Amino acid sequence: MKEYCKFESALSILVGKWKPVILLQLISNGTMRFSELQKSIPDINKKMLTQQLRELEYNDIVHREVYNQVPPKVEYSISEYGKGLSAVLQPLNDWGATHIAHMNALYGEDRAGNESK
Amino acid sequence: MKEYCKFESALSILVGKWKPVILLQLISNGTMRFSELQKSIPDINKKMLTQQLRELEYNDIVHREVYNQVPPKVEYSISEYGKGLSAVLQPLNDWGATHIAHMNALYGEDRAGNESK
DNA sequence: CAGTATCCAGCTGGATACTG
DNA sequence: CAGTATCCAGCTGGATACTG
Repeated sequence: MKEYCKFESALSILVGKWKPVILLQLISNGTMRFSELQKSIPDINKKMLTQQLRELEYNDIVHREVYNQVPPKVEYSISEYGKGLSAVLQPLNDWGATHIAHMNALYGEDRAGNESK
Repeated sequence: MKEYCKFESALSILVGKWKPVILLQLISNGTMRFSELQKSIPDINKKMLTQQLRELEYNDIVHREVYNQVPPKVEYSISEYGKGLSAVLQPLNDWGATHIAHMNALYGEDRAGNESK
């Protein structure tokens, strides 16, 4: 196993256009229903939300709880194992803030964020 | 500025098929010439190597030193600022190793790495 | 409510040939 | 040696319509 394989393994969890936002939502709000997640991320559509959640579930980061009732109810939350990832994400998030500032200092406010999210 | 913007900012540095490998090479070997990098990453081609290095340079992670001579000589290294990122990468790398083991435990050795790097 | 199916545009990466 | 230019295949994300 090559060294960078570990990086890839960790990165593969985070890569995907909506995964960071989804993770952030679940980390700060705890358990959320599918529709709550959708409301909290206005620009996402059902297909993408489902897809990204399934990938996070496959990697055991997110837990999916299905209530067998009509109308259906499905709740998502960070799994026990997934909480280990949250800890790793914190320094990354902090560094991200630093980096935005650094880019602003180098290139100016306008060009740094690229899309001003 | 939304919260996940920080994540995106940090992730954008790492995303790109060859960036983790390039970073790892420069971190462990220090200063390297373009051709040395190319030799150390057999499957990469010049276009990709150039492109990824330019992006890392734009983000001030990698320093590019051009020696004005014939034949040309260009050396790459992690910038002072970039060293701050290396520290953040370490926990990510460690977690990556954990995650590979976790996936192996869940799904078995064969399906975990997907391509056995 | 919580999805799935289909189809398509745009971006990313790669093969190949050329250059100061 | 250290690149640039061109062109194209495949993957990722998104719009839209349908469903148990």
